[in-house]
Amino acid sequence: METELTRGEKIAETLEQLVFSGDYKDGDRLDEIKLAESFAVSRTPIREALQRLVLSGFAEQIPRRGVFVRLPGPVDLMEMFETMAEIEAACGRLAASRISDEGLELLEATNTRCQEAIARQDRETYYAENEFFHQTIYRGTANSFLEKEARRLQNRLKPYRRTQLRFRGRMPQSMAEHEQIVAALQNGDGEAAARALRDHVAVQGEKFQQLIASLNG
Amino acid sequence: METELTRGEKIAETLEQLVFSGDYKDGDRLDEIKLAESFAVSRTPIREALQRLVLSGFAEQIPRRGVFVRLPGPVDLMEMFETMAEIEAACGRLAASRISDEGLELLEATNTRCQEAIARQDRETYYAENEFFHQTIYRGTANSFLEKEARRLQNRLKPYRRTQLRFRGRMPQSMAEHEQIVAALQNGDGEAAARALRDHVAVQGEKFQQLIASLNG
DNA sequence: CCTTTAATTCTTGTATACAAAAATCTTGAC
DNA sequence: GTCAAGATTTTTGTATACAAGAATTAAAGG
Repeated sequence: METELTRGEKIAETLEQLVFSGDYKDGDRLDEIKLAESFAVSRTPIREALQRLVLSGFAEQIPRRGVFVRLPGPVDLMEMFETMAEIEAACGRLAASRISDEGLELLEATNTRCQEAIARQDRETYYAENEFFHQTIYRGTANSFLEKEARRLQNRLKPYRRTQLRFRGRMPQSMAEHEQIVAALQNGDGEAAARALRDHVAVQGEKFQQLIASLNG
Repeated sequence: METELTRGEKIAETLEQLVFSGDYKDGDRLDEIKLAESFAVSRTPIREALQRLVLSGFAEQIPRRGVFVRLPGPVDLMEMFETMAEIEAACGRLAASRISDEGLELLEATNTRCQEAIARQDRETYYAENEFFHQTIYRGTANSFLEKEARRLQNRLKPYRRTQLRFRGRMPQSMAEHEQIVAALQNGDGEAAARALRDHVAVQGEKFQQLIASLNG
C-alpha cells in the first residue's frame, strides 16, 4: 500500500473535513490566501487541494472568480442516496454469486460486532463496523472498479449517514436488514440481495423526514 | 451554461485525447517539462492538468516520482463494462416510472436516426445518436446526480465502445435491443428495462473476444 | 441623493525560482 | 569485469513573483 501522501493531499483531506464539519456555509468562497496563511503554506498546495475538492464535488470553481463551497441540498442528498441504493443493489447482485466463504464469514463476524456495539451504546464502533459490512459486500463483487466507485460514494455520503443512524430504533432495524442481506448472499440469490440492499440504503418514509430535519440542525 | 474553460482544463482535455489516441503507452511517464514545452506553457497548468488526469483515472501519481499513464487492461475493461451495465440497468429501472412522454418520443426519434445512419453506413452519426439514446435514458431517471455519474462512465468507456461496434452485424442487433428497451420503458416495466439495458451494455459471448482482440490491434 | 464611470485594490491564473528527493553517472575497490 | 559508494544531474514539490481580470471604491455628473 502506498500510504505516502503529498502535502496537497493531506491539506485536501483536512479541507474536506472542515467543509463537512460545518465550518463553511454553502456558497462560501474558499480564499486561497487565507487558507494558505492558516495552513502555513504557500498558495500552490492550497490550489492543488481546492482542485481536488472541486473534482470530488464538494466545491465549485468559477474561472477567474474562485472556488465556492457546494453543500448538497435536500434534493441533491435524495439523489445521491438513491444512486447509492442502486449501486449497493448492483453490488449485492454480483456478490451473491461471487463472494467467497471467507467474505460471508467476515460479514457475519462484522454483524456480531455491530450487535455488540449496539448493546454497549457504542456508536463510533457501530458506524465503523457498519461501514466495513458494506465494504465487504463491495469487495465480494470481485470487481475492483465497482468496489472503488462504491467506496467513493460511501465516503461522500458518510457525514449524512451518521445523522440518519442517530434516530431511535434505527440501529436495531438496520441490523435486522443486515441479517436478511447476508441470508440472501448465502443463498446466492442475487435479486433478493439486490432488493434487500436497495431498501436498506434507500431513504424513504420517516427516514426522509429525519434527513430533512438533520439539515436544519 | 458556464462554457468558460481555464487553460489547465483545456490542456487536461487535450492530454486525455492524447492518452486515448494511443500516443502514450501504458506506464509512460508524463514529463512535466516536456509537456510544458510542447504546450508552450509553464509547468503550473501542466501539473493542474496532470492532477485532473489522475483523479479521473487515466493516470497514476507516485509521490516524488511523477505521473504515469494507466491504460486499462482487459480485466479493468471488463470490470468497467460490467459496472456500466449495472448503472445503465439502474437508470432503466428508475426511468421506467419517471421518463416523460417527450423523453420517450426523443428515444424513438433517436432510434430512427440511428437506423438511417446504419442504412447509410454512416458510423460517426450512428455513434453519436447511440450515445444520445443512452443519455436520454440517464436524463429520464430524473436524478441529476445519477445522470452525471452515468455520463462520466460513458465518457470514460467511449473509445472502447467504438472498437466494439465496428464488428459485423453488431449494429443491427444493437438496434433491435434499443427497440426492446424503449418498449420496456413505454410499459413502465422497470425490471424489464433494467434487464434489457444490462444485457445490451454487458460484454459477453463473442463481444468478449472482440474486445480482447481490439486491445492487440 | 442617486447613478455612472474611472481609478484603485484584490484575487486568480501563470511563470519563475528554489529546495529536497530520486535517478543517473562516475569512480574506485575487489 | 562487476559491484558499490559517492558525486552530479534531473525532477518533483513548494514558494514567490508577476500579469490580467474582477471587485470595490471614489469621484463626477445629473
